[in-house]
Amino acid sequence: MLDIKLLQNDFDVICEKLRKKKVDEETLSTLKTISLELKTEKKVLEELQAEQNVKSKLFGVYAKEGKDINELKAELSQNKTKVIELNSTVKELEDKLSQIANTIPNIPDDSVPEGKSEDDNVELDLILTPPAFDFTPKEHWDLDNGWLDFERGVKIAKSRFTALRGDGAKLNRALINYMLDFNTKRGFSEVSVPFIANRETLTGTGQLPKFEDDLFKIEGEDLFLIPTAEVPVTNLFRDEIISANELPIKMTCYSECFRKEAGSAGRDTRGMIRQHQFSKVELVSITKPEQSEEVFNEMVDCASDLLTSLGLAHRKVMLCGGDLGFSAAKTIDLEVWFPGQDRYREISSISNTMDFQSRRAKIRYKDGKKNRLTHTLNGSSLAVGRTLIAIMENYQNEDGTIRIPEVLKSYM
RNA sequence: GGACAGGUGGGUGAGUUGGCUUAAACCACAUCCCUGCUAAGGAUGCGUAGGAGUAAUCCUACCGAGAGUUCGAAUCUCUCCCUGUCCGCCA
Repeated sequence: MLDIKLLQNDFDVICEKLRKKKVDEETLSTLKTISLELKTEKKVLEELQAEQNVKSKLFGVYAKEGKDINELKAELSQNKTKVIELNSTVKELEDKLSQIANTIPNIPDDSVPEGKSEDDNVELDLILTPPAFDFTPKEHWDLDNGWLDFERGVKIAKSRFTALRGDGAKLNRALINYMLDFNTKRGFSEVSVPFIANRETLTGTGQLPKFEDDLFKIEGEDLFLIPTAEVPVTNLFRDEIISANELPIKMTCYSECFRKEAGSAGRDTRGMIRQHQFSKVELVSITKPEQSEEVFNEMVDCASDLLTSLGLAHRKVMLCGGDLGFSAAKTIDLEVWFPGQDRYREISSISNTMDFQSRRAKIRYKDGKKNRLTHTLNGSSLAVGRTLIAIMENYQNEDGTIRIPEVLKSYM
């Protein structure tokens, strides 16, 4: 959530920065007005409550001493009416405030380039060169080796679900294990969490209330399938005050991810690029503010080195303001080379949300006597499904067979 | 799913005839003092959030969540959530 105090004190600066994320000034101005109104109303309310408390106590004393209490009682009743009235005003304002504030995205970091869409993202680095083929490499859905069973996946659920078979299924599992081991060696401790999360959890990381349409909801319950392990793993520390010497906390987690892909009808309908369910190994860190930049770079390196170890050519891309996700202040995507498609496609996305999620989820740490908000970071180690098909396309032979990358052989 | 018992600061745990409770006490933790060596003792501080003030400090809210009764609720009423135990079911 946006820091309301910042909005009150540096309105113009915040407006300017949020322009990158297409938040109009009017909304922010409304928010500021409400917040200031709330502040003054609350003050009056508190004064009334203080008066009420003092007099109520007096009432008790008078009653015990047998003094006349009728006048005092009348006064208290009258005051009480005012308190109730003002209280509901304050509550209304608070509701309105959080309603608006919850839908305002994070402020982009100063290092984020201007831009409207992914076309304006900035390439930072190219790692490894795409493999050369002496035949025309196929797209993964044309590699008919029995690994990917699209028809039966659809039969079980619906479109955008795929079944894996034989070595395809095995490779998927091998990749998960390999990634977790790789990340653990880099200092990320493994966690395993529920794949279903409640409303509070999803609100903490920013998926709710704005993006409910993108989530699979459990019928009859206020529960959702997680769209990424970022959600449960970050929320592990929701409503907690962490002692400073425990930070940074660096975690890695395998999960299945479930996304409705609302609004992407017609995109990537073939193959396994865009699925309603996919495996992913995630990195999540919770840090002191001054640590987050360093940990962010560690996470980017971790994912990039993982791709390198698999021999997959990729590039690092800095997302522009327009392409930045709701909670992110800064994001670097890793895009892997797909020879069949003859282009780079996103396979990992690492974000620093600064204190945005921490403020929503109330994740704090003790800094001496004071409690401060932590920074939270998340990023795909790699999306497993996309890694699988990237390996298929990059390691294909002319006869349609697929070589297994060296580092994975012991996992197969 | 059924029955019963519960949810109180980091932990244990009092407080439930509504009002000197300012949420006790103990443990843990922090700082200091005394002592002096695989230790022990003492003092002080020690929940969260918001607000006022240069500051000491003060005010407000919060005892699972929400609503209600009342001048006044941790305490009484209702709804919901969660936990424990037993039963049923089950990988």
